[in-house]
Amino acid sequence: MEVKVMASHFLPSPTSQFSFETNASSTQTLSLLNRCSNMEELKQIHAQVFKKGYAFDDNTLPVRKLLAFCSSAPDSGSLAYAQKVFDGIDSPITFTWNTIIRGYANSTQPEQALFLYRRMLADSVPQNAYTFPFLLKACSGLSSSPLEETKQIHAHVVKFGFGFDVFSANSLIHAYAVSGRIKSARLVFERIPQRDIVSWNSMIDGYIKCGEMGMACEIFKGMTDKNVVSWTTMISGYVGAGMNKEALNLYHEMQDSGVKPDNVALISTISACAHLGALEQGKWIHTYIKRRGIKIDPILGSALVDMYAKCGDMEEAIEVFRRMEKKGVSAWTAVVFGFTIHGQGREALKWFSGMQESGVKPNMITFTAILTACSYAGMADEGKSLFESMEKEYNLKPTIEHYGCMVDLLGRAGLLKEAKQLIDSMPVRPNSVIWGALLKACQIHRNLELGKQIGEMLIESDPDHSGHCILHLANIYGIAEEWDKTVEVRRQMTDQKVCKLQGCSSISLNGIFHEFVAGDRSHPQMDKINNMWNRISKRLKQEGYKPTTAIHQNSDKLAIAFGLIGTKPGVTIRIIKNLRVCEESHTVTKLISKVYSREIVMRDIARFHHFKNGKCSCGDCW
DNA sequence: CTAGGGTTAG
Repeated sequence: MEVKVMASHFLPSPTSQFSFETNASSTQTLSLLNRCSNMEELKQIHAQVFKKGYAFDDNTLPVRKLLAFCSSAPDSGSLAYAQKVFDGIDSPITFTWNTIIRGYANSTQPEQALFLYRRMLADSVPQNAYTFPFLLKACSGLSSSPLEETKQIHAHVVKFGFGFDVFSANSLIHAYAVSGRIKSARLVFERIPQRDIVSWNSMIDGYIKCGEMGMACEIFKGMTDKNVVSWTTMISGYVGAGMNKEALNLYHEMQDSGVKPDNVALISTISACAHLGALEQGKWIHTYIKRRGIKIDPILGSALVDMYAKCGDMEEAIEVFRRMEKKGVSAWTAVVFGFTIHGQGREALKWFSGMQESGVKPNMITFTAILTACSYAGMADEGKSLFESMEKEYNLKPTIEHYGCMVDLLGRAGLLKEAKQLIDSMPVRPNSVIWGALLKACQIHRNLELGKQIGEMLIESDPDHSGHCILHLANIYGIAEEWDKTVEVRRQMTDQKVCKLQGCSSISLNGIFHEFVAGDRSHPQMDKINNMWNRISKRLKQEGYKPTTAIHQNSDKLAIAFGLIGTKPGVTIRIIKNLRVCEESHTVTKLISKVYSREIVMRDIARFHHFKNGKCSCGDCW
């Protein structure tokens, strides 16, 4: 019987009858399916499958292929399509159930996989060794309380005789780790009769996910055969823990051990370079990529763009971007953010428009980047209208980060009342970042009344306000010359163990990182550095500037003095800081750039400062 | 079938 079905009406009624024959043309259809790359084509092929009438025997390859294709496609539309195909099958066999369960496990609605499993059990369809890894992947993807589900599936793994299956065990390790039960994960690991490399790597990843870097190291060191995944898991673990130097060291160890990095390893390492501001090391890796002819995928490309931008080399960032074959939203965002941190708001806006002209839609992160750009560049009106456009034009609901950007933007522009109104009208509860931004604005614009009012409200209502926030309050009391209040707030900070992060300024010379911490004299050339600083000090005094005691304890001065010693005249000095640059250091650096005719590029925790001829690119607003 | 990925900003 020939069934004529339009592509858009693919769903067979349950009463339809179909021939179960497999014939030569099914092979043809199969090859079509293999080449098929989008849903439209797929629907057309599907319609043909219907016409030929051999689609609904679960044992035919075309229908399995069809289902597998729909289930593995990333969008939810094709998964819905797969569900309809699945529903049209009379009594699906285990393989078919696994396919649709896998589809949901990898989707945004993994709970559907578990519902399907319940139906599978009700229909008495037996599980096989593939069923449990998919189900456990679904458990790992659950947004809330994955633990209960994981435990239940674990019980089934044992009950149905897969307790010694290494694939199921490895998946259990992962699922328990994601649920925060690292001890359970370890127990599963210990009981595997024949552990494979995935077992070990999953265990390392599990410890990292649970914040136990030390245990991860221990497992890693205990491995005899490490593959690229073992190394990369550790490298990205270090990056996630902010231990970027360790990450970079491990990358080199990996290469020394003869394991070749792949794209994932390179991405994590490039990210470490970006955090460190390690331009030379980053360039090295880029050269390695070119020499080995490694394909720059969208993520690797974005990582490179981001690295060059964060290391201060925007020209190269754009060069990499231009050469990228497929420029996704991440690559565009990396460029926009690059201009943001270099204080080039206009340029950021230009690229933001350019991105949309080439048909790429901005996402939440792009908006954080562009709103921050407006904030840094003092473009309040542009920022406000972009913020309003988020929901109206782009259908993106602003998150607390975007509100944070806006409070910062309004605050910098001196629009304190508007900033306060925005906070009051926010649909989410303001966090310490939001209040911190407003307090900082009160401090900058000397609106002490509002600052004190908010600060006191915070202390009363929110006992765990962060130190970051309360520091501004202490400053505000200082400006208001209310010394006993200042002392009181500072004492509270000590009580809450809010300690300021130690300032560190680093400079890279010939591929070696030199780190300077205020008051630390451990650098081998410390005598020379101090001599240099004394000379600088004298020159500054001649220019009419009197360095205060604060600057004598500053880590920037050590790095700059060292940079002046170690580089030839005319060479730009590049410094990376782990904190915001303080006002005094900023003033002094401007002056040094003029007196010594040196460009100094300083990256603080938030952005770049380009010092040249006594001026800074941030326009003294940061 | 199971393990490792970048872009906000703090």
